[in-house]
Amino acid sequence: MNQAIRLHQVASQLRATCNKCSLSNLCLPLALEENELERLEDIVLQGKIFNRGEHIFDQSTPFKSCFAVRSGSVKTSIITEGGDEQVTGFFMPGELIGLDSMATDNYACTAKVLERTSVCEFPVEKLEQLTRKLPELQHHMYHLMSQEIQNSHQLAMLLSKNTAEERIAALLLSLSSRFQRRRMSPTNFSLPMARNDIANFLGLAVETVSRVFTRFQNQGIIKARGREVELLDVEALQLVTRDFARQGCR
Amino acid sequence: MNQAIRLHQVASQLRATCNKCSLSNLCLPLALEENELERLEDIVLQGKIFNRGEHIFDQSTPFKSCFAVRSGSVKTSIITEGGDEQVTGFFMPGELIGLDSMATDNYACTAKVLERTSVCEFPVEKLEQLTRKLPELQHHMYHLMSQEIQNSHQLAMLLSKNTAEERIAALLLSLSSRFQRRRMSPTNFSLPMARNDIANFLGLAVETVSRVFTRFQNQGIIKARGREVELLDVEALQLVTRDFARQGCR
DNA sequence: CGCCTGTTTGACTGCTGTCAAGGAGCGTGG
DNA sequence: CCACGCTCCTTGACAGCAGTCAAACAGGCG
Repeated sequence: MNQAIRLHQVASQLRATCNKCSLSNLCLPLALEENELERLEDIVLQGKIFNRGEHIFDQSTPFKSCFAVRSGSVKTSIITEGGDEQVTGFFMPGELIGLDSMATDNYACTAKVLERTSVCEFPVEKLEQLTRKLPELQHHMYHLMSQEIQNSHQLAMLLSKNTAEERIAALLLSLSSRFQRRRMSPTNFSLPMARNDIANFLGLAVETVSRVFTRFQNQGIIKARGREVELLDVEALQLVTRDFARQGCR
Repeated sequence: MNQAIRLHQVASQLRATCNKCSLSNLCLPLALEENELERLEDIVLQGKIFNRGEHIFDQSTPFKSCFAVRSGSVKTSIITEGGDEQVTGFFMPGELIGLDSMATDNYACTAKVLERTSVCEFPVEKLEQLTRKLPELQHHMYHLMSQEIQNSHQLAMLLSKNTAEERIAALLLSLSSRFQRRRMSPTNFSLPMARNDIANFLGLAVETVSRVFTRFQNQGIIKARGREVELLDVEALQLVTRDFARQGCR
């Protein structure tokens, strides 16, 4: 078989699947009609696979695309000149990465895959062009970016005002609601990230995270064995977070 | 004089001034050509004045517009159900407020004026329409929102990793560079916000802010009398903010 | 002058970071 | 199959930065 033909077949398989994607109700297609979807499918590069630990991009990469997580999970972080890392977010299927980089030539953060992960790539140049033609898509982009700002403010709030217990409770609840959005169990899930990443994200020491987990466990609020977590008493967790009952941190 | 005529005169005075505005190199007009500017001027409501302590909007207000600060300064904060306040930002002339609210029906925060302040209002509905027609303006909007996300991540980083001294040094340097952008003295300025707001913004207690100010003063790094601040040793301040990163990689 | 708000200073407590060591899980190789 | 090394996680002891409480001070304004 001729290679050109084979490539063409692969391309058609990859394309025209946004409308069949189980995440279309979370991702960019959310706002689009059937015929508009096809335009989006024209510009997306679907199904890139990364293995655990690989980088989708890092701060030295010229900014070119946003990425939607299809399966797996991603950690974004800023690496300072001194080599310090600050985790800025965890991204699960249906969520969009790279919105923080549209103001700079290079990516503003480094995106590292926490497990075998599949992503869809949206070249921004084409995306910008398309948003001009599809008002709903433009509106959705503004919506997503605005949401990202809000999330980040919620995180700042968590970091500046809340105790270790409150921060971790908030993260667990955020993850819970995000699993629920994907029709998975909101009380029984596996953490995609290491304690170290949780600690970094929440501005705590690893040891503190570990201690809070065992404290919650002793209080019968959660059950944790390694990365497997079961939320036994969601209301208790919400009580811990007080004002933070909302999904807010990522 | 007939009232309709008078109103019309006022309207023409208010309009067609973006290109004469001293802040056009910071604000939305930044990306626009002469003829495009006129389109922007068509939708902007210029010169709204607020007195110290007044709200431009708050979290119970339906989201309708973004606002550019023309003179004065603004504090945005999130008020939780419990009545807690978290300051999310300080906005100076040329900066745009409300980008965090485009994902929700109501404003995502409360914008309070710190001094007598003049703002320009951009109704988002019209702004969205206009961005579809002016690619440069759309790009600029994405740019600004992205910048806002980055700023917020930087803040989160500051809150999660840095000491009180480092946070305050960083804030002083940020203010300094923002005054400089406006062709004002970068070393001699007046803080628009109270110690309380600084503390809240940086996740500290008022007392701590006060103590750090006096410590910096005793070290000869700054001179502060009330809200009047003079940066005596900018390099020392930069050193304070960087020291932590150095220590971190030991 | 007195009131109110904002700022400063001091004494003390405590949460959380740091240091140190040990345990658990897992893939590799003998 | 076990030993080994590696990474990740847990637990304990201790110290320090920053929060809390309390009080005095300063400045603006009627």
